[in-house]
Amino acid sequence: MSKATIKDVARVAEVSLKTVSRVINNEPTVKEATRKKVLKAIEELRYQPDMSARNLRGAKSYAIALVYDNPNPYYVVDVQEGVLQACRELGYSLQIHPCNANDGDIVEELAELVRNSRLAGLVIAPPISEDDRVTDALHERGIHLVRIVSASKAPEGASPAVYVNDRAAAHAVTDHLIHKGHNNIAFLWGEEEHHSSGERFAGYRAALEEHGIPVQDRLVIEGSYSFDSGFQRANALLSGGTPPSAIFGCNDEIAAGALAAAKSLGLRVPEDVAIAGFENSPFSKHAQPPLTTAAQSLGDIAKKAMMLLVSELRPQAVDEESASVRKSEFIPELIARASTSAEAR
Amino acid sequence: MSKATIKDVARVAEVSLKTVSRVINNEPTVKEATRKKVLKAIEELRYQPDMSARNLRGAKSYAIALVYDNPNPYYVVDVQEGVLQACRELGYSLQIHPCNANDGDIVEELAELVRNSRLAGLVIAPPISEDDRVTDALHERGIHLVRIVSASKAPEGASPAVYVNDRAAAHAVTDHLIHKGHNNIAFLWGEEEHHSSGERFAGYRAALEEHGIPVQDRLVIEGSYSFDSGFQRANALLSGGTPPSAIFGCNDEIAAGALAAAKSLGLRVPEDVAIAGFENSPFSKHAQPPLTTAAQSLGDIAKKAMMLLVSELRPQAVDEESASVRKSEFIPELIARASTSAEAR
DNA sequence: ATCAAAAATGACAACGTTGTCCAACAAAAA
DNA sequence: TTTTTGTTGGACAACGTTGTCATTTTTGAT
Repeated sequence: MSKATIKDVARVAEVSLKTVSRVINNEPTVKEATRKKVLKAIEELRYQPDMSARNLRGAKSYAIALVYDNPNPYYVVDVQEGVLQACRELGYSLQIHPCNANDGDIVEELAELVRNSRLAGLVIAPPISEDDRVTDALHERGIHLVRIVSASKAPEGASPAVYVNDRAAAHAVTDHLIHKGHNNIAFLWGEEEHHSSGERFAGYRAALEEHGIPVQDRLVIEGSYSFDSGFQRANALLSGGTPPSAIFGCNDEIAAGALAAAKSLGLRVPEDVAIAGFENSPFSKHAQPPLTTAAQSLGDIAKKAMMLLVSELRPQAVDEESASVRKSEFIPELIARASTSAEAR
Repeated sequence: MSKATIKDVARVAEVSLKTVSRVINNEPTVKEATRKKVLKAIEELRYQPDMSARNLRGAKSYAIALVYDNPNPYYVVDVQEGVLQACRELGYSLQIHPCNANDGDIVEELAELVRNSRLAGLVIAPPISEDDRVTDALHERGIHLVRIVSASKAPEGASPAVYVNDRAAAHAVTDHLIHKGHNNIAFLWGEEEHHSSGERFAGYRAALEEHGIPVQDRLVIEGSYSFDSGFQRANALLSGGTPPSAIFGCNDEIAAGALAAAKSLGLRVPEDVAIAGFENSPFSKHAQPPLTTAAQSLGDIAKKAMMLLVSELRPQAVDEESASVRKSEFIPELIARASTSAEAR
């Protein structure tokens, strides 16, 4: 049983090759009756267009790449699955492109990738998506792309973007801690070059200021998105003078590290110190006690990003309303768990 | 700057199109001088063959898919990166295919994938790779594939395979515990349908028997590869009568769960109970204390798998010795950490 | 009915590559 | 020298699809 081609469909539907092609590509100039006949034949033969041939012939292509330089496998596979699902629905093929942003000329690398693989466009994940030098340079070269970024308002820029409002979510997490009676809340940063860190800090600061609580520099500490970094910073804070009554880690790994530090100092969580994270990773669920965190549906975010890219590439392929949309917002949701369930002392 | 084609190379090298094609495909009937000229032109123009055109024209194709149904993102991304690297070196393109093995007819799904995407072959990861019904059915349909499986000796079967000797590694882990003076070692299974569980148990049993220690049924407990499953089983064991002095979890998540259970019961690790895991995932590094485990280099394993597949597909493309090899063994290495560092009471 | 304009359809070439087949050439044998 | 054999290079078609443009059919206004 070999693959059905347009030719077979044309024969069955009793029309020409070109007409079948038109139906497949949703071109408007096909009579309704003809379209029906063709669709029936396609259905019957279980025809699926050949990607190689399509990409080879047309100015258009039906392949995109997902570009990322992200150390978090949970993040990566979720984004992959979201984009992949959208690709299937829209008839695109997906090429994954893990890369090292600091390793050589990333712009050149991606431009070459697009040329050599005849890509229609790129979906770019953080942190690469947040480097305007990179995205602007790609845009200048006529490369279509969509960015997934952390931002509190619609990002400016020539290319469409899905922005994740980490600031609002961090605000909610901080509010939650404040309502539990905490006013001595430490904030542990992630890598500075990830926008998400800055955004989450901004949300933290805004929530404190809203409640008239001063931001104490000694409680705001830089570091990286890792367990060890969380452990060390929390250890220093908690074993020093006037320790905080709550710690907000910029992600769940940091928070898990902080939790381990608290435990190793014999402190009870949440009674002696409350701990909150961000991202709703398995670290947060498996911790003892489970960590309060904020959840983002990465699958949906990635899927939406792909949709935006396609509405840029082929406006006629998506419904009218979505055709002109070039940005979309997601706000992670607070998930309150046991690690913050006690009232502050 | 548009893409260089064979035509350009031919013009620069002053030969015909076909000659360039021959050089690219390593056909033997090209004079050395001519080959040099062509290679120089290719270099100069930074020519790379067009995948779409190649796949479209030839009986051969240069695309493969990585098939997996694995819940562990760390596992997945490591395998992806290994296969991807091999793909780049060998001039293949990679399509990822996460799927649900129990969801519909997986054989039909994969066969259709191969047909529709003109794939040259499949790299199949566990547990799908370990279901002979699936791999045999695919092989019968003439689909080339390579399996990554857990096995203690070269797996039989029509298709090539990389086998990971979990049994030997689990033997080493158990030996390590025995040498620390433990003779009351519990074993916590993972999912039964993963061969790795059975293999690891076999290694555990063999090591005990070798030292004349009887296997106690009450210490061997079924469950799943998850933190919660590890927690519950360890909790039951440790709070019951005659608790084990050591627990060997079938993977690091189980071990991390067991560690949490021990701590929640006020037991010290490793003084009161030793705990070992398997896989060297971040869970094992971040635990307090860090977990003894066994490390497998998934990247290397995946890369080797891809090599085997290609030597099956195009024997002439790889060097002679490797052309006939159809299997390869990896043995994970023991990594002793603090969670087993004390002598048994 | 008639004709122009518009809509729908079809014929053909082209995308970049490889497979088939044949021609040109050199080396070895007669 | 001529013939045979083996080696190397080239012309052409084909893969499945879409872009261009020509042709046919339908529509609408007279």
